[in-house]
Amino acid sequence: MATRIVEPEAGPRSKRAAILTAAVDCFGETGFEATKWSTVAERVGIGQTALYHYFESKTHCLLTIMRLELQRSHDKFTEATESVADPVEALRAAVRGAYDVSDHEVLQMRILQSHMDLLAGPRKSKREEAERVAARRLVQLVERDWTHLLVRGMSQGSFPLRDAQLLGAAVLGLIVSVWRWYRPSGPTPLSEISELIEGACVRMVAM
Amino acid sequence: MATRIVEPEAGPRSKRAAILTAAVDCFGETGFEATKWSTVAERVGIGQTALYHYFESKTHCLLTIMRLELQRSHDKFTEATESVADPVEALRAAVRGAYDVSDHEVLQMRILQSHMDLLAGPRKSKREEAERVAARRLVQLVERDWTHLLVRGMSQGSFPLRDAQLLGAAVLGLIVSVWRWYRPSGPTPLSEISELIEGACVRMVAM
DNA sequence: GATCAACCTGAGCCAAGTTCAATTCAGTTT
DNA sequence: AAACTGAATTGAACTTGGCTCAGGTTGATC
Repeated sequence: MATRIVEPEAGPRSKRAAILTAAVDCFGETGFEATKWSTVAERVGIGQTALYHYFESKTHCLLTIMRLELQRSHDKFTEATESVADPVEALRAAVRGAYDVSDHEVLQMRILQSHMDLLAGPRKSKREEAERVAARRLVQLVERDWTHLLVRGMSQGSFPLRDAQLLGAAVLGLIVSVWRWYRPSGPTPLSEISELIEGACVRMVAM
Repeated sequence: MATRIVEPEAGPRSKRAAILTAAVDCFGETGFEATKWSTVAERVGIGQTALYHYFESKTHCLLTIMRLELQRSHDKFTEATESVADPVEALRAAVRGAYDVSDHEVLQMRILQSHMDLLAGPRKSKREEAERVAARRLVQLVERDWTHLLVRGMSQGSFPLRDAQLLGAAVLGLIVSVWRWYRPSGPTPLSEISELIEGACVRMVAM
């Protein structure tokens, strides 16, 4: 149980990583449906059919990107909060961690948020379904991360008692909603967004 | 300017409304990409090509649904807040209004939220582009609705001074994030969600 | 230098959205 | 009632883009 997907061994001339990078760029900028699978191949410098050596389908590649990003989010939450005892400070650290991302990771978050619904229904093919299940598990882990933080704060008396499940979903929803509209090239720097959301979360939860 | 799209007048045997209803059901349950355009036709009881008498494309139909829902949201905000002087109460009323929806409207919100990114880039065909531009304008109106409410509250001293633009986006993001996961058949009634979010918004904005 | 697995390709298949020319239908005119 | 009109509908064919297949190339290893 709790099986983390084993990344396929990267042979020395494997283009898997290059494909993932190119796909994140394309899917992130142009959108998944709007980008032609062949464009990704072109950008990597291989024929479109070569893609199928690494991914079963365009969707399989998308699901892989989503799983990797979820894994990163989960790890980041753990890293940001593990050494912080005070719930309010842990919450602040978690929010700051959520916005401490590179431009490339911004794209990955955007892709992830835009296709969450894919994780709902089952997939036909084996490998797609494996990625979907792994991603779903990670979604639950991330939700649990936030909910647990709230539960901890409530039982410690730092936060007023409320439905932690629901409030956790709300906090998470608030945080990730930013990825729908934020653009690194836009007028508002991420640091400013991070600060405002951090404050908003604390008020939402701790008051 | 400020051109509201004129709905094509419905001849007595027009199936336009029936198509929109069927499409909302299909797109909302199954997802836009996953539903075959021909399935919508089937459900209405016409051949797939007949759809093109009413909509230029599957996407044109989607954009129309989105525009109509945005119009509804904007109207609802106005209706809910216009007679409420106190900013805190107006905020509460606006949130309650946002969740005062039928099951069918839940689907429409879900569709809208899942395809906001469509409004970003321009469309190739005339009628699609017209719907897109109209929808974009409505998005701005809705954003302005919420931002203005915050500005009003801030200048009246009901809310502490903060970046109203950013905070407005956050509030709106929090509210609509619910539509990604809420299901009428789910364990949590919408009334409960509405109350929790209402409180959260007030704390976010007024404290 | 033979072998084997990883890696890659051109040709072509297929599903789903779309176009188009032709037809039916309901109501209006003469 | 016959002729006409525009809205509504259709079957057949076209287009696009993801995907399959059968086979070819590369390079590490023995």
